[in-house]
Amino acid sequence: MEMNSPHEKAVKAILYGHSCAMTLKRRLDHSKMAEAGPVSSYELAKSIVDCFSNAISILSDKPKSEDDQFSVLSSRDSSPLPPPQGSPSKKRKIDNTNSSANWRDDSPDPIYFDGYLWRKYGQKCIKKSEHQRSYYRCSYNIDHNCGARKHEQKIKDNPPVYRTTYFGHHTCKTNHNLDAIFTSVQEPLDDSKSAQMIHFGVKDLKKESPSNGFSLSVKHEEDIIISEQNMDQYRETTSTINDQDCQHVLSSPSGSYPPSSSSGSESAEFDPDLLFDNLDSWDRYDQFYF
DNA sequence: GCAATTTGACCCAG
DNA sequence: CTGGGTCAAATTGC
Repeated sequence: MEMNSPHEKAVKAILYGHSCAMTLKRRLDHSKMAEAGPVSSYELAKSIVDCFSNAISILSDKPKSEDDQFSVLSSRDSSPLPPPQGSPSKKRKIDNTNSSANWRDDSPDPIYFDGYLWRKYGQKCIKKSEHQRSYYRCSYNIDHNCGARKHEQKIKDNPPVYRTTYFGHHTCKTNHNLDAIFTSVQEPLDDSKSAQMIHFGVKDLKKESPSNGFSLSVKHEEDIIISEQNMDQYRETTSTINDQDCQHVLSSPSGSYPPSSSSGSESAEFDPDLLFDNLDSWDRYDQFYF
């Protein structure tokens, strides 16, 4: 892999995002550190989101081999590509060609939250599968003429595997939803309990509906706990998927990762100067230690 | 009453 | 004709 290739930049972005996440985790583990340091927790969280978004953009924009057609890195799409459809009045003129399926995500659980708000618009029995497929489009489909869609279907029972396939690109404002969500992270974390968790600011976005297997359902009570255990589970999950490059990065137990022990000093790993608004300059990741 | 979901009908490519 | 994707009226939930 040549230096500074788009793919390498994407890998660096992901690794940088991981580092930000670890930094944030440590802060949240020690509530007094919640707003310590030169960069706020909100900026950290936003940086993480941006890193992953841009990495996905890079990976999904580059020409792919057949096996690399789908990425399983994440569920965020911020590629600023033109909207796929021009006139929504007529039925089904959306380009459903080969290039419209951007990536897919196989998960043992339905995806609770992937950074965007989705509205379900259909559900169908699929011939070869015993499970129904659910169809979602971006909630900002009308407001922002956003053509992003996704399908979700349970493709395996034991263990359960939910496959989410993403189509099109979000033309709604990047991080539109995440900004709202992470707003609460900025709030002072004086409560010792909340310091252990990230509270998503969207209150009861939706009620969970296990019947169809998916719903955008981040409940206030069901806080997302960032822990090493979760990271390990994620690595395990992703390690079974066929994107070898991603597997190399994500499933590596320790080799590709900086040591995640609590002994490391935060400043040694996290360089606040690397937080920047213009995320086009990925070369700045070269300054990072990896 | 409004907004989101459900579900049968409709559309269309193969 | 068939299967998959979408529409839109009906239903549900807040």
